[in-house]
Formats: sequence, structure tokens, C-alpha cells
Amino acid sequence: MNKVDVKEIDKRWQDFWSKNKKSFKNSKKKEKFYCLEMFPYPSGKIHMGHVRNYTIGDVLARYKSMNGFDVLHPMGWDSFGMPAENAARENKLSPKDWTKKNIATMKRQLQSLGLSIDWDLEISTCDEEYYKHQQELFIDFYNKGLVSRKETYVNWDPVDETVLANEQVINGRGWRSNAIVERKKLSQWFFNISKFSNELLEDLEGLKEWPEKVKLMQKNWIGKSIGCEIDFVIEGNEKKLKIFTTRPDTIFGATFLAVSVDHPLCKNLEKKESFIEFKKKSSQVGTTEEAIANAEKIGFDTGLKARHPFIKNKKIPIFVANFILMDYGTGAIFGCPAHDQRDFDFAKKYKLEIIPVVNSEKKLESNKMKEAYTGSGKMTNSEFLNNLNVEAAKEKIIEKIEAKKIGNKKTSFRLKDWGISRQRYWGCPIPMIYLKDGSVVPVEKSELPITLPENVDLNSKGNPLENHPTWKKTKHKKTGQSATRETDTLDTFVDSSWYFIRFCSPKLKDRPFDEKALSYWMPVDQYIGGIEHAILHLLYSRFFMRAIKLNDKKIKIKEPFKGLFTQGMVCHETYKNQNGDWVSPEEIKKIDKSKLIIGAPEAMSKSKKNVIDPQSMINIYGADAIRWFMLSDSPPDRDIQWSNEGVAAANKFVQRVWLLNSKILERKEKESSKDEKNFLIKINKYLFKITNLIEKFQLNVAIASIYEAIRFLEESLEKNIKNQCFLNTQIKIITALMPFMPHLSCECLLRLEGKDFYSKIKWPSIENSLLIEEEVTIVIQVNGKKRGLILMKKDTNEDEVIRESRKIQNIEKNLKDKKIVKNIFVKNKIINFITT
RNA sequence: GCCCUCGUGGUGAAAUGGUAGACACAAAGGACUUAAAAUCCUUGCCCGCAAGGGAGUGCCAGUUCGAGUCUGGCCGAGGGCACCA
Repeated sequence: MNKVDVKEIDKRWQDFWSKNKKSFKNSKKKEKFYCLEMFPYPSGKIHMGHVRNYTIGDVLARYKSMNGFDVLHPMGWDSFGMPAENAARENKLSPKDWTKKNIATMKRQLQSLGLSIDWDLEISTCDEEYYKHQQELFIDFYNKGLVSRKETYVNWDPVDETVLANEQVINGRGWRSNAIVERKKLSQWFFNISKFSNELLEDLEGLKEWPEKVKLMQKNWIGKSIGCEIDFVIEGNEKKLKIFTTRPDTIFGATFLAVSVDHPLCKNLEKKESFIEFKKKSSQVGTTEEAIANAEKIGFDTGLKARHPFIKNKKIPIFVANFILMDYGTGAIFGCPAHDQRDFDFAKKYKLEIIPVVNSEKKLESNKMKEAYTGSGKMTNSEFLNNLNVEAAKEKIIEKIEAKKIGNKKTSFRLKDWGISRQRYWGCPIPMIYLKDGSVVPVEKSELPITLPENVDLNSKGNPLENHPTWKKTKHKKTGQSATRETDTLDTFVDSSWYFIRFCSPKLKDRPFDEKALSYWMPVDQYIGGIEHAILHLLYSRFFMRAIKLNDKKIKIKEPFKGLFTQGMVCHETYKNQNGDWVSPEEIKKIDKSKLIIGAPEAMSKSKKNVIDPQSMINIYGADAIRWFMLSDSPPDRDIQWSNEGVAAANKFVQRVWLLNSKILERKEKESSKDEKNFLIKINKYLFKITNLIEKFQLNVAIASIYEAIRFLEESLEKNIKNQCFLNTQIKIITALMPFMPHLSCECLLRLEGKDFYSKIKWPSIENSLLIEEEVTIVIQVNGKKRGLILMKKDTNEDEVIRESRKIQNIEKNLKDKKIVKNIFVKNKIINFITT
């Protein structure tokens, strides 16, 4: 009978919150807390992943707010990107209209979750008001030398007809289209992120509140290696060939040089038919990274020889090899087959010399080696390096190389500059123009924004801006000469690399950000999002923060995200019918169960048809139950598995709390007694636990404690506790429930406290005096095995505990006929009798 | 191949070196009901009517009075990187 209508309370409190917005004031007395969840791409409607992400953030934002923090909790839209173009083609809606429509839907959906988001701060990256400032930042970066234009091979996606960044190529395929990526040479815009390689690497250490896993992934991505560059002189033409190595110590084992197919040295070979054929063959090795890695090592003998810099009269052949990368190091190496597996394979194939220069425990013999030895050991066959260990040899040889002026110690990074050009329409136009004399200059800031034209043809292939009849025609403002606009747009990762900064002053018209607002709110105290952004988005954002700092001396912040949390995915069982087709959870009801193949739970995805629509679940169970379930089953950083029973249980709990609340309101007055003290102690302990668990982000355990607290209250209804005491206690527990179930919590508090409860909401305080327990349970062990429990006054001494525990029959039974050698006693915890 | 993380009931999971399985789901049994729904109670495994006992946190060792937790080795699963010289 006494049930709460979840739909009704959802609506009531969402309306209430939008009318009773907390004033957004910069109160100096409070400590700020910037809580940010990764903003969504407006694909159409929200999915469970969003629900999980934003619920985690909301619990934290509400908790911090209730604890007196000045909380910034904004939301926006990562609204440029290809799906809008694809949808435009299919639905005859312009990318702009399609995006706007999606944003409206998704905003409504997010609001139906009851998130404490300040919607006054909403931004959308496809708005002129946003990308205008992005163009300004681009020009600033350009002027600071952080932007460059390079002719490079790019990853060309033949389906999307666009260029992909290396990181957007997954196993040789486009991350969105899944098409096999081709190599193509194009002139592209780059952010010179590699200028910050070392800084980006070293500053990872200062990010104490980031998951180690993410830091490690970034570290590997940046890929620092310390080595040495060495010039080899080519016999005959006396030209120098610069190589990079991390093992200069093995130089006496060098038996060949190898350069990349794209190395300048190959220029002379381009006409040779045998070389053209070799080049063709070397580009034909499969497409996946794994195939490339495992591809056969092939080489082309240039016929050239280089002089060994340390061995007189020794000449070694120069090869072109398919496993040498042009964009790492110098695009050239020396091969030491004895101590590098790739070189070893190569040497075996081309019958090159193998000279061991590092001895393992057994002495290496070149003709008996089956694989390269890459371990440590003492140097041999290496003249002045002999008998040194690898590390010492490295140092000594670098000294020698530098003294001889044939090379230098050198650090190389795997991290490459960030290609930001995209041949797409739905992105931020790059504010550069091409003059007739061939020069490329930025547009004047006063001309910003460079807006996208609305009447574009998206049906032809290629770049729509390039194909537009008039858009690219413009004039150079300074000289008046006619010019052409850059028709590439920016990678959407650029849009998301500074949105968190824009949130600090989202309405500012003339500049990207207000320095004061930025300095107050940044860095983001807690950033929450998916692990899939562990490398790119976070690295690019870290670059942007540094670039902005470089450009504006008033900015002191380097790291944009102080705390990072990566939440797990939402999974669901997968189903297939007998034909092997995926079947959705709704469809399985209609299928004969014996013909259904139930697969492992996997991340919800449209392709596997295992998606549950959040909106329909909210409509059935209410926002609170969905929020609760998203957090209750697993730790927030682990995957959770969606189950209908789980949500139903959360909904049951909503009703249980409501019933308890009603019972308390109708409760008959009782006498105060000893029960009351114990009652308060226990509740205080629960609150202490819940508080700590939220602080530690163990939200699933915090929820378990709330379950326990509610059960304890239910069980205490009949005890001798004054109504007022019970009511106050209920207020505390229901307040602690608020971050998780804000609608139910408000509804209950309204009944408990009356109309103006909302202004009084504060996280319940913990009374330290009540945390001191009067009685403790002590474990009694015999030889480390539990044989009993005993309840004792706190801080009872050893003798007393021993005396009392020996009164227990079962303990005596276990000690009978045995001699006690010693006792292990830990106060308030354990007594352990050790016998012979 | 290299690097990282994780292995606890039928399931998701708890557990500052000190009562393993909190909390929740499922299943089975029971209570209430004419019946069902809803609700509530009981139940990890083996022996036992019970009291109690035995085994038990992937496997094998070690440290410790005491190990899910610490150390070493092995096995398995997942993730990241991948010809980076």
C-alpha cells in the first residue's frame, strides 16, 4: 500500500532543482572542487556507459557540495565529427540540425537522471562561440612555433576519405570505418607535441591521483630511449650516414648498416628497377601491426660500404631494409646481429658476419648461435671496451664517440607530432590562408570566427570544403590580395583538448578564457571517464595546457587533471540464434530457449545487439534505482554486468527506504533507554564508514554499508528509543543517501524535516566520541586456528582475556593435555595460544 | 615478442597481516495466503540431530604465532604496446 511513485518523485525534484539552482558564486571562504566527466559525443541518445560515468561524477559532486565545497560540475557536447556528416547523407538533415536535435534529446535524458549539473555553463564544440576561440588558440600556438606544416605519409582511410592519426589506426584499420588504411603523401598541419616529449613524460610522476596503469600507458606511448647518434663515413663518396642506436656498446659487433626505404640515401636508387621492385615488395607485408611485426626481414644491397669508425680498414655493407622506420631516430641503424634479434634474422638471411661482443655466462660462438643474445654480461672482442659490463661500456663508448666528434649522446622519443588536419566538413576550420606567392599565413584575429558554410554537398567524395564553389576564396586582410582558405578542418581531439578550460568562463565573448577564472578552477580536481581515452585525449589535453601556459605568462598551471578516474564499462550477456546471428535481449523472449546460444558478457554495443536503453529503464524503475544499480554491483573502475534482477532489487530498496521512512513518521513514542546510546553509536559508525568509503571511491562498498544501516534502522524500530532521536538519525542516513538517490532522499527529507529542508542539507557529521567502542569482539585461537569468540570491555589486558577465554568449554577442550608454550596477544583483537 | 593488471561460493563482490565470503543477485527449502503476487526467514562445501569438527581464496614453495593479503616460481584470464634500433 505504502509505495512511492518513482516517476512522480523524479519529476517533482527535477523541476524543483531547476527552479532552485544553487547560486554560482565564487565564495572565497570555500574550497573549490572541479568535478568533470568526459563530455559526450551527441550521437542520438545516451547509453548505459554515460549513465555510469555521470552517476559516478554526480555522487562525488553532490558529496563535495554537501561538504561545503564550491563545486564546478558542468556538461557540454563534443559535437564535431564524422557521424554528423554520415547522418546528414542518410537523413537529409544538415550536420548542424542533426547535432542540435541529438543534443536536445540527450540533454533531456541526462536531466532525467537527476544529475547536479550546472546547465547554465553548457557548451558545444560545434558552436561558433566555442570554435572561434579554438581558432584563436590555433593562431596563438602558430605564433609560438607550436604549429607546423609537413609533407608526410599519412594514414589514408579510403572509405571515409580522410587522414587518420596513428592512434586512430587500430590494427591497420580505421578506428571508425574499419577500412584497411593506405599510405599516402599529403601536406598536413601538425601540433608540435613532440617538443614537450620529455616534459610530458617526467611530469607523469607528479600526477599522484592518476591510476598507475594510465601513467604507464602514457609512458610507453611517449617511449623515451637514451642512446647515441654515430656518423659512418661512406667509402668512395666520403658522405656521412648518421645512425641512431641504444646499444652503442655493441659497435664492435656491427657488421652492416641499414636504412629505411624512405631514407634520403635511397634517392639515387629510385631509378633502379631492382630497387623499385624491392620497395614494392617491402610495402606489401600485410596490414595489421602484428603482420608487419612478424613480416620477413628483407633487404636491398646498395653496393655501398661504410668504414667502421673504430676498426681500422674494416668496411661494412649498407643495406636498405624493410624493418627500418624513417620516422624514428635517424631512419638508419647499425646492425649487430649477435645482440639484436632483428639484425640476427637479417644477417642469417644475407649471410652476414655475426660477431659476439657481449658474453653471456657461456662464451658465445658465432657459428653456434641460434638467436641473438640481448642480456647483460662482460664485453669481448671490443678492444678498449673489453671486460666492462654493458652499462659501463655504453658510457665509455659514448665518451669516445664524442671525443672523436663522430656522434653524440642522444635521446629519442616514440611520440610523434600530432597531425591535426582532416579532410572533412564537420569540424573547426583551420584559420590559415594561402597567398599567391605560395606563403601560408594565419587570418587576422579580428576576422574570427571562420565559420563553416551551410550549403555544402556532402554526397560527393573528398573534402566538401574543397569542393564548395565559393567558400575558400578570400582576401588577405593586410595586403588585400586574393587568397585561398585552408580547407582542412581540425581533428576533433583538438576540440576536447581545452573544453575543460572553457568551462571556467564559458560565456566570455572576446577571449578563450578568463585567466582569473582559469586560475581559480583549474586544475580539474576529479576527471572521470573511460579508459579508452587513457592515451590520446589525456596526452593532448596535457599538451594544450602547456601550450596555453607558454602563450600566457599569467597561467601557472601545467597539468589539467589533478585526479583521474577511469570507470569500467557496462556489460551484458550476448545472445546468438542457431544461425549465429546476434539476438537482442528483447528478442530472446520470443525465441525457443533451447535454440539460444548464450555468450559471455561483453561491453554493450550495437553490433552485438546487447544494448539496454537507459531511458526505458528510467521510465520503469526511476532514476534513483538506475543510479544505485550502476554503482552497487562492482567497484567503479571495474566492468559491471547489467542485470534486470539487479535493477529490480535497487527499485525494491527504494520502496524499502520509503516504507521505513513512513514507519518512522508514524512511530509510537517510546521511552529512552540504554538502547538509545548503542543505537547512536552504531549509526555513527555506519556514517563514518560510508564517508570514508566515498572518499576512497569505493562506492559499491559504501552502498553495502547503506544497506546495512537501513536494515539496522528497520530492526531498531521497536527498541526503546525516543522518536526525536530516531527521526534525527533517519535524517542523517537519508542525507547520506542523497548523492546516490537524490530524488528519494529529497522526498523523504521533505516528510522528515518540512519544507525548508533543502537549504539545510549538509553531509552528516561524525561524532568522534561515539566512535570509541566500549566492547570489542576478541578472537580466540589455538595454534593459529579460530576456536571461539569473546566479547570483552575495550582495552582489557592480556591476563584478563586469557582468564575469560579459558572459561569457554571449547577452548579448554582444545587446550586439554597440551602445554602452552606462549601466548600471542593483540589488544582488542586476538589471543592466540601456542601449544607444543 | 615486450610491458602491465587480475585469479575468492552458482553469480557480482567484501575483507588496515588477525572471525574469509560483508552487501547484493540467483537457486532451493520454509512462513504468511483458499491460491498467487508481494513480503519475511533459513542455506557456501564435506561429516554430524546438535554442539562441534574437517577442507577451503588458481597451483607449488617460503616468511610469520597467524597469509586472500607479504616473497619466489608456475599455470590461467584480460588489457596495453608492437620491426621504436
